[in-house]
Amino acid sequence: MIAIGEASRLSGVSIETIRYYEREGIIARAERSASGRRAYSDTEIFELRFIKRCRDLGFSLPDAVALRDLADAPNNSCETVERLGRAHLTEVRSKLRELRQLEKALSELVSNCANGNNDCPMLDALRAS
Amino acid sequence: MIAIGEASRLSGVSIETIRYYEREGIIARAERSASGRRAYSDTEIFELRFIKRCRDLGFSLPDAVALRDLADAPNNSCETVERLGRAHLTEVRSKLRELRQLEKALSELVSNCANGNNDCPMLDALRAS
DNA sequence: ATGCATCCTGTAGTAACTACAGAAGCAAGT
DNA sequence: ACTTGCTTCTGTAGTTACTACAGGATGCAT
Repeated sequence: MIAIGEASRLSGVSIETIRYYEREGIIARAERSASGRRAYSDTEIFELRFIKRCRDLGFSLPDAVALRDLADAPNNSCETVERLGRAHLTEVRSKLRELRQLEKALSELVSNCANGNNDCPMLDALRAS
Repeated sequence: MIAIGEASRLSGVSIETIRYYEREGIIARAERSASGRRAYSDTEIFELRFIKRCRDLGFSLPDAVALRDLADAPNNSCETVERLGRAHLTEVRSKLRELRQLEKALSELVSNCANGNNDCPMLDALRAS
């Protein structure tokens, strides 16, 4: 059995976050030692890592939970997984488009600054009606 | 004088958000009518729009406030504005890099799904140690 | 016995809003 | 005058996914 600090190191999920997941019912309540300390099995470390990987890919916590449940389901759940993945990909691409436009607008604004004149082109742009 | 609903329409900032800005001291407390309703002048609409524009460019609220203060300052503040702009641009570009990687990883994962076989490549990838 | 690291629970804070509830005001039509 | 319906008011709580304590208990090595 593994204590929470080691579980954190093994899974990459911070101690506070592991406790938070337990509080919120994202993961099951961990076993406790005689003195009340949490104890984790390999399976639970695995689960934490799975959730971590989903989160790193930008899935929301509810999505991560859904994926974990699908991964645990005995039946074939590939279609649902694909649907979740594609939906998320759509979101990511839309965010990407936004961010690209933003980068363009900002870099234009800032590049105009490099002329050391008296008025500020960037402030003017922000002021513009 | 303009009521809050009209101010919202003119500035693109929602009513609740305008009240929130006032509560938080982002903008000055608006004048009140005899019956206690907020009343806005053109200048205040302008200010709301300025802040809205900053927010749309992804500046934080504190940054937006700083930019507004710089815009109101009589002295030439172009350098400070440029510094804020460049710092923000750096953040945006770093976020953009992250999101591009994410898009790549996700689209690879999802594209593997299109083979209609029995096991799920995406779940396998999420499971992978 | 003494440190020191680790752990516990419980609470509050983060960013920037958003969403009510419950009451009051305003404007138009009858 | 009265009703209907829209707008506004204050105040509070909820959102996402954590993070950061405070104050105290436990475990382990010296």
